[in-house]
Amino acid sequence: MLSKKTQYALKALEYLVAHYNQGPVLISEIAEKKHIPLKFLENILLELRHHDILDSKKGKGGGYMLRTEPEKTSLANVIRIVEGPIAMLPCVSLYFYQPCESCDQTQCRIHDLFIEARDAILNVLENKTLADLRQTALV
Amino acid sequence: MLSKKTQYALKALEYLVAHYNQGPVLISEIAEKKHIPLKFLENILLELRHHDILDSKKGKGGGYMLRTEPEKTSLANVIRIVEGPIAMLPCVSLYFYQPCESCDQTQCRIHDLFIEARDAILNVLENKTLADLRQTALV
DNA sequence: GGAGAATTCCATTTGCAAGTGGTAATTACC
DNA sequence: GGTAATTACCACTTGCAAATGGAATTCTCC
Ligand code: SF4
Ligand code: SF4
Repeated sequence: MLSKKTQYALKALEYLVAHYNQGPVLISEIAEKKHIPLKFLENILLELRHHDILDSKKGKGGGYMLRTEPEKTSLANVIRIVEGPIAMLPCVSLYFYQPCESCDQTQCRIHDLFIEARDAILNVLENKTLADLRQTALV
Repeated sequence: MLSKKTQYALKALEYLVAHYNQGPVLISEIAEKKHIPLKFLENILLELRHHDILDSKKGKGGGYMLRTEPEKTSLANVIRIVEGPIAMLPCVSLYFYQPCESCDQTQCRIHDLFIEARDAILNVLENKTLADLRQTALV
């Protein structure tokens, strides 16, 4: 399971995508509409800003907005920033690789199985972007 | 990422598969060979026994063993017991479904995306069993 | 039936994610 | 320049997973 933090991040981004190019959005507005604890959401959005996913503006009329077009940011990218590894095991992670002590990879079947699982997940998450979070128009 | 607990469980099961039909295996032996904290491993193996994955024998000559043939137990099954949900979101879990408050699934794109991710993962984990953890013979 | 070997069970500590609170810094507007 | 609105930052609390400690139970073997 993704951490709560990541789930909140995704929801917030969904909201920001829906309001893309409509000016800054208040943290409090996102928090209320998406039922996210306000102060926790502050931390999350700030982290996304530091990683250039979001941009912000202080003071009256300020708020948060996407930094680039939604198509430019993959879900995998977002999850790696907020959650960390996407792989289910440390030793099959592409960006956070870490073997367990005294690893003999040639004798470890677990490794191979979770490489498969990782590739299956990445095949989905690398190919979806924030644009895929945009809500379809009402009929 | 899978929790440490689940990672330990998988490693322990790998060891038990390798010694399938060779009589009971000591917890302490598994802990030492697989570098797992002894007391923590106790809890994990006990939980697996309560869920009929493992069997145990007390006293001298006792220990843990698989309850059935390795082919009978899928990795998905093991993970659900030790870790809980396999899906990345509560609302796309088959066995642990839980929506967030005020869910409007028709308007939520996140949901659909993670259904895809879930199916990709399950396609791997449901079709692998403990038998796939058996080490290939040395050449 | 007693001694030793092993699992089982329960209670506690530790460490980190989740969540909260308060203050500083920045900006817009009059 | 003063005031209100907003993000930014820092420090703390809470809750749960991870890990540990110790005593109870069951079994084997002599
Ligand atoms: S022993 Fe197996 S699971 Fe551990 S790091 Fe090596 S390959 Fe990965
Ligand atoms: S709002 Fe979306 S993410 Fe939340 S429970 Fe409903 S479908 Fe799932």
